[in-house]
Amino acid sequence: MAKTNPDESVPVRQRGVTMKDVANHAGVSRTAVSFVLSNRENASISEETRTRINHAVQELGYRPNAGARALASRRSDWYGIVTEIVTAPFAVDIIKGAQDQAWLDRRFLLIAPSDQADAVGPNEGLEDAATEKLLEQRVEGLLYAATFHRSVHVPKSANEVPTVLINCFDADGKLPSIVPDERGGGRVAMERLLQAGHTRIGVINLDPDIPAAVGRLEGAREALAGAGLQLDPELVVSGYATADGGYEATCQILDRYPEAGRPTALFCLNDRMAMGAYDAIKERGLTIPGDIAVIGFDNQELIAAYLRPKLTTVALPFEKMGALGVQTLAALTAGQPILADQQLVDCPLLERSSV
Amino acid sequence: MAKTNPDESVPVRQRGVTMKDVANHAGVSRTAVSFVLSNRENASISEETRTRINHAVQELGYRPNAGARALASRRSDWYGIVTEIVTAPFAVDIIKGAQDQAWLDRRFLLIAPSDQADAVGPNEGLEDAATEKLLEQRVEGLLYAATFHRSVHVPKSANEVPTVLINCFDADGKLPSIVPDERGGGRVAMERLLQAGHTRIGVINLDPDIPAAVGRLEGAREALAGAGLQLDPELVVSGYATADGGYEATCQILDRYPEAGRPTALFCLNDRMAMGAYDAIKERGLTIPGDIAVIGFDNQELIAAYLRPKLTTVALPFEKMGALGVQTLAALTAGQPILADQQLVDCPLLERSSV
DNA sequence: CCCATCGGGTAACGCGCGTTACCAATAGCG
DNA sequence: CGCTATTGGTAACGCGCGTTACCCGATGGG
Repeated sequence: MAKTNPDESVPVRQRGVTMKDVANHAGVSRTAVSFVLSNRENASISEETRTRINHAVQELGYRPNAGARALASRRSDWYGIVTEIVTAPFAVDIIKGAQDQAWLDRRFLLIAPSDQADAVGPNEGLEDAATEKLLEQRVEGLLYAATFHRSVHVPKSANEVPTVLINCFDADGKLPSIVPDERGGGRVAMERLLQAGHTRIGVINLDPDIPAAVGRLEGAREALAGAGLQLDPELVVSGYATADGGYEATCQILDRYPEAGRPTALFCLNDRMAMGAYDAIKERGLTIPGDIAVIGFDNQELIAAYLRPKLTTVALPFEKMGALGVQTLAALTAGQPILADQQLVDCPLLERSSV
Repeated sequence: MAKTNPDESVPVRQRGVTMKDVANHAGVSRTAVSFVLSNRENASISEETRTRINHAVQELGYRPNAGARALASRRSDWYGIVTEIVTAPFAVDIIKGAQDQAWLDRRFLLIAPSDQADAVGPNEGLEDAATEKLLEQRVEGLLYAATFHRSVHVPKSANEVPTVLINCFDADGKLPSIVPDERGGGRVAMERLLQAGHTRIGVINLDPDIPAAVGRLEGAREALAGAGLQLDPELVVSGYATADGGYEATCQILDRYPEAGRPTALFCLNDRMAMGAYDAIKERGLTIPGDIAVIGFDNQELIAAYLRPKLTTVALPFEKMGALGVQTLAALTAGQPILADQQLVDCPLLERSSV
């Protein structure tokens, strides 16, 4: 014996208009409403009742319940992204790119932090917790975004849904990833300096072991080789990836040579170091780009666009990588093949005034 | 007549272990599992079956379905935030603060952009769409975050759930909001300069009409008044809120006076302008803070922490505002009273090396 | 010995919706 | 005229779970 629903006598609810309400108001069955709202091709609903239903939807201000829809249809419209928001000056751009693309696809991006302060134990555990939480939400795909280009391990549970790595790559080499074309970026930067007529070019290097440094330098060498030149090891100085590091490295290079042998251009492997380089150059009474041209890397807007003169630099395509990550995920969840396991994204040259 | 469920004969599913599976595996009813998992006080379950159930959960790798749970319990664990991610250099910090706080509360933050590129028509319509989408997800509360302190209109539908404004305030004055204490920040900045012995202080002002400028200047006046001084209108110069604007405004002030009458300190109403001020000062062969002390506002990390010398500035507490927004929302959704309609958040002084 | 209580647990309903099976009334066809 | 399609729609099931009402056996008190 079915219990009587006490709500049955109150057809119009205060909050939360449901499909049933719409059906009653339009004098049709709930199924008809469902068919109209999900306007399926093979549904046989007369044009007249269709408009009657649509009117009812309008009048009642019906709003579908995404959760219930997900439950019934077993599809969720959600992707999850695990990232270190905290320590990320620009992980944010990845999120933005992914978010925007997801929004275009009428999907939501659930963000889970992998660097939460209340975490106990090593960071690994935290990523696990974040991943777990996202899977509880039944996300259809996962994105892992790193704040700098590197190799990572992802939690095992990530295997349960399609997963794409952004700005990092799988240490085990199994998952598809989206990374910047560091080498292409290094090449284009160096080519720009060559094109401006420079032949004696200093390089302010990062930690030589990280993928960014390796790729960018390789690209620089390629460009030089294309011009029949090669990189003078003496002109490559490494330092901390900060303004101070760049300042000191630049001082080293500038003070080592008499005016004649001094490089006429500097390729700084990131913008923060370029910022320090500016100071070192200006302190010595030299002008940019007159005496020394400077080119950076990363395009950290707040630095590059506000330095004086504005810094010519190579952009890291964070937004694009985020968007491409979502697109790749969409392809994977749709069962389509993806182009490549590792997709390189162009690092475009941004002309400003320092070359 | 009930249809037979074809899955019934296949108790162990590939994907998606449900409570029913756990119940079967533990030899109890699904209700018992539910009771144990939501460990309610008044449930009468023996310690033994409780552990048996927990074991089954472990063994099967059961993961609750958040969507179904939300549907059944009519509570959603989600807040929504509407913001302009695109144009936001630091809206991101608001998101981070809110995100972290939400995560601590075991809730998710759904982010909807209010500045999507594909939008047709005015921005208003876009915020509506974003809000609508969030309400479809049955968020329990809404946050609206602006990229700079200002007055806003929120979509009508926001009234359906608790709503809090961050870094902006309701033009109609009805919704609670979280904003920076601009006046307190202006006061603390000026007090710092006074404490360092300066009495002739220049002000590089923003557009004088925006809330930030009004509040900060007011605070500056208060500080001066506290020292028996008052603001010399001639030393207040407005400019565009950019490095170039700051450069030009600073040039004006510096070149207007002979060395004697020149201000010995500058209060720049934002860091970008301070960046330009640095250039103007250095160009004239003056040192910071030796000849001229500089204090900024906003604490844009990439600028303030990397300028040489590092910029002493007043921080805009974006993260804190984001967190407080979520806390306020939590109070509202729990039906608790909130402290005030408009909550001011401290803007703390960050000592670096430019004063 | 009978009834009330209590610990330990279960059956059943409903959340809002997608979806499949089915049904009534017409239209088409030979 | 009888038989099948077709049109227009509905009843009913299940998604996975929270929750309420209820049930059964073991006590315990009078």
